[in-house]
Order: sequence, then structure tokens, then C-alpha cells
Amino acid sequence: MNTGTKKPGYSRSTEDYLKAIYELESLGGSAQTSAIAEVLDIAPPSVSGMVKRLSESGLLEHVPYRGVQLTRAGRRTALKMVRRHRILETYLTSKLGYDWDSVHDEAERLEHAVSDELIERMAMALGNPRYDPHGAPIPTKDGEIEEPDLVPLADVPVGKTVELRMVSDKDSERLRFIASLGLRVGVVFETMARQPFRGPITIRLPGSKIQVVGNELAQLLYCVIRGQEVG
Amino acid sequence: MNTGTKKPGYSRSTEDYLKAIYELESLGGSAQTSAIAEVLDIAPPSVSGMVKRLSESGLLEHVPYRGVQLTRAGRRTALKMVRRHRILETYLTSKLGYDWDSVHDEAERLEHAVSDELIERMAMALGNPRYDPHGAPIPTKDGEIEEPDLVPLADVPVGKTVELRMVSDKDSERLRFIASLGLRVGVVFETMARQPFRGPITIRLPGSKIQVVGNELAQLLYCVIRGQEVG
DNA sequence: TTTGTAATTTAGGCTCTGTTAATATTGGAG
DNA sequence: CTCCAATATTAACAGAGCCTAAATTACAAA
Ligand SMILES: [Mn+2]
Ligand SMILES: [Mn+2]
Ligand SMILES: [Mn+2]
Ligand SMILES: [Mn+2]
Repeated sequence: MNTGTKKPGYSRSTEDYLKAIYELESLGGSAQTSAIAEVLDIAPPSVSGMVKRLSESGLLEHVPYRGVQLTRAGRRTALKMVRRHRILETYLTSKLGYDWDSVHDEAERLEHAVSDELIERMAMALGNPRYDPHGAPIPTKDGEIEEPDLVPLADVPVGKTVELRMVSDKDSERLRFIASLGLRVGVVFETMARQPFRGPITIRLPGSKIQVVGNELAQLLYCVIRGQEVG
Repeated sequence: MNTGTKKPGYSRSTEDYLKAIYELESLGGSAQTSAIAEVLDIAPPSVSGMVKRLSESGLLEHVPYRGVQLTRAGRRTALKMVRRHRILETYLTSKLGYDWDSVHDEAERLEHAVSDELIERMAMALGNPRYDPHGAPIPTKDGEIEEPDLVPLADVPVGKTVELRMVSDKDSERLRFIASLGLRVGVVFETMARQPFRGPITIRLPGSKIQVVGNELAQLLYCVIRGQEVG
């Protein structure tokens, strides 16, 4: 009867660990204990304990004192959570009038409570969107995800035309401020100047509006370079 | 600064206990340990333990060996959960194409994860509905709830015209079967006959369709009596 | 009044997920 | 090569919420 493929039904903690580890892995190859602790706002020894349990469940591989990597099963669950999170953010924004700065916390809780069916109904109602309100790609139902090759505004040379494609969604105050500068996903603008020593970047937005963006914020703004300004 | 009215943020268990106790209280004055255990599908000693914690938190009063009653704070939270549950069921049905037999389980989980804001946005999108898909009244934001005075179909005399107003939503198979008989909230029909010894009731639906309803189901169908049939 | 049964609570134990304090390992600076 | 500081793990503990088995209480029948 039971062929081994049960419904897992992981805990909220497990799901958040897997998602956090997935996101850390996509930056640098493996996830360190302290980085996981930082992201989840948990003490490092708690992470060590949880990592042991998760690797015993076959969701990740742990090399002591080195770091952690998701197994195939771990990555599958992580991507499922990422899909849920991003569909939820998109639904709340498109259908219930939320702003992009207030959806993250709501999705962070709902992602653990929704059924697969509800997520697919939401995705359907939205026309199967490919990006969330912050421009992050939404994994497909079978766990495929686009990995666009974007450059933080902080690293874009002066004199380029760029399109803002994705913004880190973790901090709602930063999101509000970014929006107040006239920056949204899809906006095209030019880099005019940059001060040295991690100084601010001056940009020209549509309508020739000039804005200055600090380096910390510019790290969070992921762009594609679309062309070169003439002299 | 802190005036004593913190955001509580109760656990899923706590919220489900309060809701269950509220619903048991509205049948008979107080809730018994074994009844709570039955509703929540938990062993009675677990209920004793939880009851102790909940009464220490001031959410209910416990008279040992007698039963339990919600305090004002407990009732407030219980009604908030009932509102969440019923708004969610209504939203899923109206906006996402769910049937009335599949919303309960989804709402049972989501009710613990949504924010007040999300619930109010859903309520708004629905036009502040007063009843859920099973006909149960939705408490207002400040915890007021209509208590309509309904009669189970099992107790309606023969020869009456009645309107089906509310159906117990706990079991989805029963809901599907009830719908298959042509019974929905709002349907008006006549009681034609009843067999003794808890036997089935014969009813005449709109279009003169005749159906027979067993006693067990007739207990779950809450009606208002609207008038008397001639002869 | 006694007594049996059902309901309830207490006792003791388990898992999960977190904590802090102490210990161990790693990797780089000197 | 040695030693220090950062990073990670282990040890010991805690609380929520569940369990089963044993003890207690309530209540109604005899
Ligand atoms: Mn997010
Ligand atoms: Mn989460
Ligand atoms: Mn329900
Ligand atoms: Mn629930």
C-alpha cells in the first residue's frame, strides 16, 4: 500500500529553515550556521540543533564546522515555499490592495498554512504570474525557477541606462522609501554620477527627475543594463 | 508606555481550544473536558493540562471536575477566531471558486495565520457579508454575533413550510450529499411526512421534487418555520 | 448508605524548538 | 609554527503541547 511517498507535512520551523538555506545557497555555494541564525533571528546553537534534525530527515547535508547544503528533497520543499510566498505576495498586492511594503510579513505566515490547491487557485486567478511584486521570479509548480543575471545598482557604472528589475523585500521601511524616490520594478533610468568611498549614486528617472540613492539602498536594487548613454 | 494591552498572539492550539469551548458553550452553558477532547480529537488528560494553562492566562475559568467557561478575554478571542474562520470560508467560496464542502479545513488552518488587516480586507472585498457559505452568522469586528433561533429539520412537525438557514460544516462528505439532494442555504421546502423511531423525513422541494432525508442528516439542517400548509 | 461507573485529574514521559554557558574547531596574523 | 579570534558544536535546561497509565472524584443506582 504505502509506497514511500507520504505527504510530508513539515513544521513551520522546518519550512522556514529550508527556505532560508535555499536563499543563502543562491548567494554563496553553501549556508553557514551563523548566516542561518542571522536570517531567522535565532541563536546559533539552536541552528546547530535544527540542522542535525534536518539532515537526519534527509533534507540537507551537513559538514560539521563547514556548512550546509540542501539535498534534492530539501530543495524541492524550499522551492515550494518560495513559490507559495511569492504567489501570496502577488495575490495580496493584485487582489486585495496591499502595497509592496506590507505583503512580506503576511506571506511569511500564510505560506505555512495554505494548501497546494489554494496556491494554484490564486496563481490561476492571477494568470500564472512569473514575478512577484518585488520582481523576484516565481518558481513553477514543478520547481523550476528563472535565475536572471542582475547587477546591484551599487555596481552599475556611471553613464548606463538600466531597468530596475528586482528589489529586496525583507525590510518594509526601505521599500517605502524606495517607492517614495519613484523607483518601482520596471522603471528605466540612467546612472549619472557616483561618489567614491561607497558614496551615493545620482540617477535620472523618467521625466528627467534626478534622485540620489545611498550605497546601502543601491545594494538592494537589482538592475539589468540596457544600453549606454552617449557621452 | 505599555498600558497593559499588548498584542497577545496566541498559539494555534490556544486559538482552537477557545473556539471549540465557545461553540460548546453556545449549546449547553459550560464545556466539559471530554466534550472538548472529542471536538479537538485530543486525549482528555491533554485537555486538563491545557485548561490549566489557559485559566492561568486568564482566558477561562475552571471549576475542577465540573467544566470550563470563557472569561471576557477568552470570549473576545474566540469570537475573533469565529469571525476569521467564517470570513475565510466566504472568501474562498466567493472569490476563489471553492465549494462549500471544501472550505472548512482550509479555513481551520488559515484562521491562525491571517492578520486582522487581511481579514478586514477580505470582508471589505465581499461587502461585509453577514453569513458564511453554510449560513452561520459572522461576528462583527467588535465581537457581536447574531443568534438566530433555528430548529433542526429533525424537530420540524409535518406539514410546515420551512427555509433552510444553516448547515453544520464539519463534515465535507455530508455537505456534498446534502447538496446533492438539492438542499442549500435559502432553499424553501415543505415537510411532508416523518417516520417514527428517528425515521426519515419526506420533504417537497421547489419544483415539487420529493426527497427523503435521514434523521442523522436532519439533525444538521437548521431551519426557520415560515408557514403552515393547508390540509 | 453504599458502591460501581464514568468523567476527570495527576503522574510521568516524549518530541520539538528554542535558550545560555561551556567547549571545540578553524583559519589567519604574527 | 603558534596563538588568537571568529565560528560552530555540545551540554544542560525550559516550555508548549501532546500521550498513556494510575489515581481521584462525582453521581446515580441499588
Ligand atoms: Mn517576501
Ligand atoms: Mn515563513
Ligand atoms: Mn467551518
Ligand atoms: Mn483552527
